[in-house]
Amino acid sequence: MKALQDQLVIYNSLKGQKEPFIPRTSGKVGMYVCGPTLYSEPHMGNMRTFINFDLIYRYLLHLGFDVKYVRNITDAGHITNSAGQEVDSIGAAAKAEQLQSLEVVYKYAVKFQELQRIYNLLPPSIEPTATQHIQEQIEIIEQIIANGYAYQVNGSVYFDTRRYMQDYHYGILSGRKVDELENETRNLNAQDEKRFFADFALWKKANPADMQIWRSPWGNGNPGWHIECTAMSTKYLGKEFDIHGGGMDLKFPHHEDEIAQSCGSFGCNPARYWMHANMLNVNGQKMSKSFGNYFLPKQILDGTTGLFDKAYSANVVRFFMMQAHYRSNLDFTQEALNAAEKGYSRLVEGIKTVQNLPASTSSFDVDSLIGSFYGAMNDDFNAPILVAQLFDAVRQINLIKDGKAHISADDQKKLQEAMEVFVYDILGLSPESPNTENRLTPVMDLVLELRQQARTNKDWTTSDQIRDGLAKAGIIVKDQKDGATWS
RNA sequence: GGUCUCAUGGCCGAGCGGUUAGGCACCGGUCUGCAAAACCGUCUACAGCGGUUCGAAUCCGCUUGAGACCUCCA
Repeated sequence: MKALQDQLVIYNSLKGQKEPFIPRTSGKVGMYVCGPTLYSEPHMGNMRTFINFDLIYRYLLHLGFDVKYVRNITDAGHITNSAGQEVDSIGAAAKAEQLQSLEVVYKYAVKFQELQRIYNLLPPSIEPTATQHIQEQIEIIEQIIANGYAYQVNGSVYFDTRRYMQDYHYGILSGRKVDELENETRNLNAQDEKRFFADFALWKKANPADMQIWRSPWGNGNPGWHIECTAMSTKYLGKEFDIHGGGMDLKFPHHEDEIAQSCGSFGCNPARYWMHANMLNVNGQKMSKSFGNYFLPKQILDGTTGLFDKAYSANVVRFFMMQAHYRSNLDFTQEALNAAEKGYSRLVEGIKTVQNLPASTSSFDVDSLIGSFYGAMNDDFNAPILVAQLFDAVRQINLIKDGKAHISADDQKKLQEAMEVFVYDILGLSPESPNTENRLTPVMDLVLELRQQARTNKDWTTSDQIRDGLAKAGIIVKDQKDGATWS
């Protein structure tokens, strides 16, 4: 596995190019991914990011890396809106639902856990929350102040971007140039406390209406939005670690500011590799709460999104996402989902078929095919290429079944194992369960047996009557060479 | 308004200078009492206009269109 580890190439947003992945400590990976803000149930677009990083996590594990995967939960809601005013999204949701802030967070944390199970996400090594790390955040802010990169005003603390720019490169990740930013920023009002428009809050003085307030050396208040990630990544992974991930929309300002905070306090960029997952689109536009074009992960399972006329399983949704690269936009459409549903079923059937192939001598290069699986994933986790290679394997498997190709017993075993590993362990899919009632099974066995008798007697009227009647009940009979099946 | 990204066959999507990616749909075939299902095969597209090159979807320029970020966002 070490040889395969050495072949892994990752696209580093910090450099804007693919680079060989060299962990700080050989064989070990520290990975931090920005998790959800739990003021509402995560929508499908949010889930795409987590599913993509789950894929990355799974593949790193498969390569034998000892991975420490930290994904935070934002449960302190202070953020700044366009007018420079503080908005407590969690507090607002709490008021709307007449709940206390942590009650809101807990409610959605439970839902998020459930979604992770449904969509087959491996649990991270740890999911720390912002409110449990207020002290750590305060300590880092103190360090930034001590280093001269922050100042306090009226019980609030701001990051001193101009001072920082004398020593470091603000914009190293996002490519933004602060001098240009100033003229381009649309709203320049309500920033009286800041010395400079690009300064951002590290600590905000409490507002009497706030539902969550903490003590600090600067008085009662709330941590700024960006500092929690710096505090938690540092605590669990150290001042420098390997991979920092998150959605593309967090690149600026959130991740840029994280880098500034780490440099401002510890003098180093926290992560060597920055990875950004792209957005999920609906009708060509980013799915988001504010656009209102979002739906919930459970709605697609229930068929209640209002966008599609049927339901899709979590496996199909996940497989659909695996057919697009994590750095690409992905359009959610019914036709594409239907394609994924059929394609996935074909893939799973192929894996079942490979288990019972006649042994012979191989008519194609199985090692090379399996090597292409690794080649795809080692190239910046290119799951769509992997899927294409898997379908190549399925085609070969079906040809063998039809006697048009051959495989040796050894190769059969290798191929079966590789396909199961890549589809189930790495892509994180699972065989679709028929999900039928146990009581129905013997009944259907009986019905199909009766129909088979009718067919044997060439009583097509009766046999078709049974088939059509079942179809009306939503049960499709499939006549196969060795008997009929139903679904 | 600024910065950046993207435009691939009916749909979704790989692709990073030279080989038909792949899935679905369509069409043809195998199988079948018929149908469905399943399987096999076919379908050679790269927004437009120029340029570089022996060779461009792939590099450069312009035009058109779409999106992201600049404000909470995965």
